[in-house]
Amino acid sequence: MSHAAGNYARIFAVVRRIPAGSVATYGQIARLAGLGGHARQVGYALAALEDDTVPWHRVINARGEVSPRSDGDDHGQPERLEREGVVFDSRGRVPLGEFQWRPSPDSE
DNA sequence: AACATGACCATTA
DNA sequence: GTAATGGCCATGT
Repeated sequence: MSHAAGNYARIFAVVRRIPAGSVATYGQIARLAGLGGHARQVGYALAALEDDTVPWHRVINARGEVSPRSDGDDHGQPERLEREGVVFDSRGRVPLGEFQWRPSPDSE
């Protein structure tokens, strides 16, 4: 482990933990990955992502909507989420209060 | 090294 | 509810 780019692995590891049917926000991922406050880096890491084993489509912004990307293409993110049970409202946003991922309450 | 851009977030008005 | 501001960091030119 080591160093550089290590942050990316951390972010991917957390994203992989998101269960199907749930969504997580960039800030939430950053916080869980130990990068609290660096939400931007999470988005940047996912942008450079090329691994299909990472459910990047389950990561959305704090507004509950799919963030518009520079490519202008959502890569079918909303479609994938609906396919897993996630629902969008009339405004095209997901009710975080219902679908936001809740980390395993290990020590609870 | 400096500058500009980017799948962001929280606070304040 | 919307609008504007500051912050924080990686990458490419």
